Amino acid sequence: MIPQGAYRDEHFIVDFEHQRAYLDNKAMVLTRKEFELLATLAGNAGDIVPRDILLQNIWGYSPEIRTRTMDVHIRRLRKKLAGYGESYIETIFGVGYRFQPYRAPRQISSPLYALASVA
Amino acid sequence: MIPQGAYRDEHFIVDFEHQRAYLDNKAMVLTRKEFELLATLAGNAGDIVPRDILLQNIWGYSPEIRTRTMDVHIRRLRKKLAGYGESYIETIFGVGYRFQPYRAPRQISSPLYALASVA
DNA sequence: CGGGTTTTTACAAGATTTTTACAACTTGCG
DNA sequence: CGCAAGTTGTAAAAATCTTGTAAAAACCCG
Repeated sequence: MIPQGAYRDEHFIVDFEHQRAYLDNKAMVLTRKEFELLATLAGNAGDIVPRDILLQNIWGYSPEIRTRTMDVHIRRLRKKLAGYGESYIETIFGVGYRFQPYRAPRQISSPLYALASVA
Repeated sequence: MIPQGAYRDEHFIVDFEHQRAYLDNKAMVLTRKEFELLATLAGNAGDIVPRDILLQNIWGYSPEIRTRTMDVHIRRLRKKLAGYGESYIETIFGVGYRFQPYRAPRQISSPLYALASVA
């Protein structure tokens, strides 16, 4: 589930091997569960990871167990990913979560184009 | 595990070969176990050394043995490293300990370097 | 023996994780 | 639309787990 090597984008790095993550080149302080969760999501960046799977893989819970612990962990991660938090960890309602690689704000070449999307 | 040669920073020196350590140029008085522990940590300065590994390498204990003896030794070392004690030996909760060289650039200076070895 | 060293014991303190209780949000349907 | 059922978000408390510590006991080894 958690791949070898590393995940990396413009602001965020996960070094799976050394169990560390960096945000804008600063080491994040993460607990074990926080790291596992973040690493699992980032390791599957772009793909939805279902709640069932996360609960099974990280907590060893079977799907019928009712708990909010994962949501609490997600919240703490979003907090620690400050600023980018909302855009990195996306909620897929009724399914799970998806880690979205950072996308640089695109330079808009034509002001008309920008206006078009607002209108 | 304990390397040849010496560890050295601005205040602290470990001479692995002669099994001696110096704090601000004064020879420390260390028992054998204390030296082994300190040398192991300093010899891996900057890296986390897991409790399991320390227990195995220094005490020959397997991971499931429950004992506080290592914690007691850590405490004595911190005491003897007076003043610098807290900053030298860092606790990594749930994992182990890490010896941080004096005034080392906070954490890992370049995550990119760390990743190079992974890539 | 005897004195230093090491380990155990028994809690205290601290950190992490989970639960609880409820608020806020999404979605489907009449 | 408007609402009900189900899902996710959140703060705070509780539970659990890990580490720190003092003191005493056990262990060595001359």
